[in-house]
Amino acid sequence: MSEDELTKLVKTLKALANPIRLRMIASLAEEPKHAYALAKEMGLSYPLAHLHLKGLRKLGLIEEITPETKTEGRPPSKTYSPSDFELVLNPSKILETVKEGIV
Amino acid sequence: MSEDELTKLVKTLKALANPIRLRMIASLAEEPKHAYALAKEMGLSYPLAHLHLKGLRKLGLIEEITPETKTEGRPPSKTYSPSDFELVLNPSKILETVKEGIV
DNA sequence: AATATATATAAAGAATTTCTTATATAAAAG
DNA sequence: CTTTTATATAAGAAATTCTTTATATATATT
Repeated sequence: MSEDELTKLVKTLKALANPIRLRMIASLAEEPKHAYALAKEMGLSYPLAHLHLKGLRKLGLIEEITPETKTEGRPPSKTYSPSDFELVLNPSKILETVKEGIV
Repeated sequence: MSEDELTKLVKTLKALANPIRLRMIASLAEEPKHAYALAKEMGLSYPLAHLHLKGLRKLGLIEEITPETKTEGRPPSKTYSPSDFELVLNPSKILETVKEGIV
């Protein structure tokens, strides 16, 4: 059930096509943090933040990092950071993606 | 009512986050054509094709071109071609976009 | 012990997007 | 003059996405 490139691209674009998710990536780019702190900072309910983060993580746009410097003595918390992704899109790239496999 | 960069980016990403619209751009990149021909080629109803094209045109992702070589003697028809856009997106760019205006 | 921090998920409702059907117009070809 | 090519839009249905509310669990601080 290997997914084609076009489907994958559409999923990635959908994940990015949302102001909350973009602001999440921006915030985590400034400083990695965990879901709860991010939710509070952004004025979102935790379940909503969790849902958006889940979507971003699923597509590999953010990842869990193991912070060497534990912020406090408090233990279980997943710290998120943006993945080092780069998306470049122009008409030729789109044509290539749509035509994949036919090669 | 000038729209901020983040809103504009989200709109562009939404416009691109759809398989039909991506295939449209790909098809027009291979060869510019008008809406009716594109709809037939892609197996879409004309109203649906028109709707998607309208969205792409509104965001400047495709444009009407005036073809020097009229395909046939048939006159009124808008020929579409992808605009020469390039979207580059990575965590830093997203951070910049989210932070616009604060500069 | 109670409160704040922290995670996770499901269910229901709200909002948005997508798609079809219908309608209208007009010119060229057969 | 009927069919094919061509454009444009509106209304409603269908599907998807987004958001809230509720529930459950567990540790740390006060």
